[in-house]
Amino acid sequence: MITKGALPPDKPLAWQLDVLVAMPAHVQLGSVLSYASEQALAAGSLVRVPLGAREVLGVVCESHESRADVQDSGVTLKPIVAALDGIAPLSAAWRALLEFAARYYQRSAGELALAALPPQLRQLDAQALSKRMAKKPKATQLPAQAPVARQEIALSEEQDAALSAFFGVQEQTSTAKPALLPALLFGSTGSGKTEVYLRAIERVLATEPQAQVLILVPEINLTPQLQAIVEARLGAIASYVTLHSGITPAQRLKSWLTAHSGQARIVLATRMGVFASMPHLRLIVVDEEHDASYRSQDGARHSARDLAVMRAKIETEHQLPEGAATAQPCRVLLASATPSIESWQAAQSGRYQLLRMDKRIGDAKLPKLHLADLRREPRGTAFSKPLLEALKSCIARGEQALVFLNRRGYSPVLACDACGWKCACPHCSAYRVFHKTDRMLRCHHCGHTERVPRACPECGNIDIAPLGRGTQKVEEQLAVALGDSTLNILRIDADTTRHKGALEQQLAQVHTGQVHILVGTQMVTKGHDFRRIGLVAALDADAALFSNDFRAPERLFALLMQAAGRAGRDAQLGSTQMWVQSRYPDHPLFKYLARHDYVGFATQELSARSTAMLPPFSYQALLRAEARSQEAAQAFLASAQEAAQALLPESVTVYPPLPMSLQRVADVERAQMLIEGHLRPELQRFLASWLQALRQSKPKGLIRFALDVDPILI
DNA sequence: AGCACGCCGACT
DNA sequence: GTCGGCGTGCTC
Repeated sequence: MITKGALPPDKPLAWQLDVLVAMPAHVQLGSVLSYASEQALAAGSLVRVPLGAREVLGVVCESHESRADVQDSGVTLKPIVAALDGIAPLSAAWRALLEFAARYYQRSAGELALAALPPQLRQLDAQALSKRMAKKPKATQLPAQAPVARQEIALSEEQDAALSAFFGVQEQTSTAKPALLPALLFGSTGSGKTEVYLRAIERVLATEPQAQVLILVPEINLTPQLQAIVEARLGAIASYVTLHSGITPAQRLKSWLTAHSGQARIVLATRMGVFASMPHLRLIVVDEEHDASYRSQDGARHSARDLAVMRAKIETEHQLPEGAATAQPCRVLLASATPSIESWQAAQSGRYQLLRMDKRIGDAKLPKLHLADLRREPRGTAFSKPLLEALKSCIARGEQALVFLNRRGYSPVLACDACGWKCACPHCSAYRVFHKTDRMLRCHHCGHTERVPRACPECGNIDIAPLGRGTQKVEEQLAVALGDSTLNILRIDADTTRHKGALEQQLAQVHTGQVHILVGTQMVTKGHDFRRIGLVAALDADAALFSNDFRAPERLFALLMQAAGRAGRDAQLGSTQMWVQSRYPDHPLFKYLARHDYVGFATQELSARSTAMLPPFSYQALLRAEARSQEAAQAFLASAQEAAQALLPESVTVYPPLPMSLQRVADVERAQMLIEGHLRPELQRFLASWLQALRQSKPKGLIRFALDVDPILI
């Protein structure tokens, strides 16, 4: 081992710093590396350190005094490059959260910690930082005028009860360790959940001059309205920032630093916000807690909702030991009209506090469910006769209609009538979707795009026909089916909202009332406050009814309930309607939907899951493998299964490897294997030792493997 | 994960 | 003759 750079004789590198760096768990070395330093640094301090050929950001986890700069192992410690002392160390609670997340999701702590910091911070070198700090002194941009006295709208009895119950829990437990439960605010659409949590936030901000609040939402971009409400209501009380992937890297760094310094007291964020550094965090609100977007799908897979619950617990534990008299706990509030089955079960068993609001504010009524039986229509019918009639009379009444279909593009597959050719993607086991607007075949999985062939590439036949339909085709066919070409039909989906500001502009069009029918993917069902929609129609609900994913009914039910909630948000409208087209109108799910009966649905789901020992009555993990060939992917999983036998506790079962339902994406073959256990600690221990064994060697031919703990898509 | 080092095909 | 493909190997 050769020492790089002589040690300065006058400044002895008398300290050894253990530093977290971004290294994945599969490297033998681990993600805590030791460096030499002139001085000790507090845990949580940010440092720049040499790592191989590059220089990276690291987080100090410990400093020890050391006589020698050479460890027992004979490794020569490199000195740190710089300490970013303009930035306060990350709090102990923050570090504990990342430690927990790394352990729970079986990732390295360094990888997770560094991924949780804004990308721009990781690139910041010492000079850039000092420059940044130099120009920093700028007063907070709090509005100069006193907070506008809000017209005090009285809370409903239910809202009031929910709010006092939420804050009341702590007073009841007078013992040294207050048992603060996470709260599940379960309120039907229109019951005024948002108002309840806004009040809760105001109250928390008022109790302590420094208190900070974190609001998590599924997708900020999709709900500009919520952002406006938060800005108008809370922005007047305290400075707030947003944190999501839609803002520029520079803004993101700025927001992060403002939250980290305590200056921003409100952070409105998407799932990445759960790791925001907030030294005085006292409340976390998770809005639409059932939403699948809280589950990160890329990189370190974790559930921001679950971590929010854990974070509140950790923050509280770190607050309370010192000066328990003044210390404030960190609360967490999960809100939904259709809670995840897991959260509902937690509330039923008493692990969460249930705050229930059943009544709709004002006189707004829930829409009446109409099921259109597609078996009575010719095969391939897009719009059943009764739905068309209902749409006509809805428009005749001067109301708007919302039609949604969870598939964008014109048609999901093109096929040749003569030889049976279909427009498969050459790189994926999927068809490319026909987009009529630009006459392209686009693969929604790998992005491969090609012009539509003039004739069948196999047999030369000119008649290649679009099969099935997407939102583009619905848009085109609606006017024809309704026999009125003067209708103003607007389509909103990922294709029409690609450009910045497009969604807002399109929503504004809907709000002015010039649009008769709004066609869209499930994107339009999320949280928008449409005032004049009298009819909502789901064109095709059947795919989810018989999915092999046990969570599909739960997602469908939530989606349809949420869609129904888009109708009748204005009491002016008389009776509103929800239409669902199905070939299985007798399916029990629709029975609950017709009664707007989440509780009935959840009770039935829970009992089914209990019988089948599915989550939340058991815990799952998926081991996924990717390779150039399906055989190689499965061979790896088979060997992993073999390796598991020696480590397997009785409570854990490993199922045989299977190809993933989307077997090939971008020329990569994928396979997976399910692991199930009914004792979480035993499952966790098994996974940790199993992965350690698997990481020793990755066979040739395998591209990568990853473990997904608590997967939500099977 | 990055990033370097290292050994074999189509271009100035 | 060089630019560049990605295979293996290391990072305190």
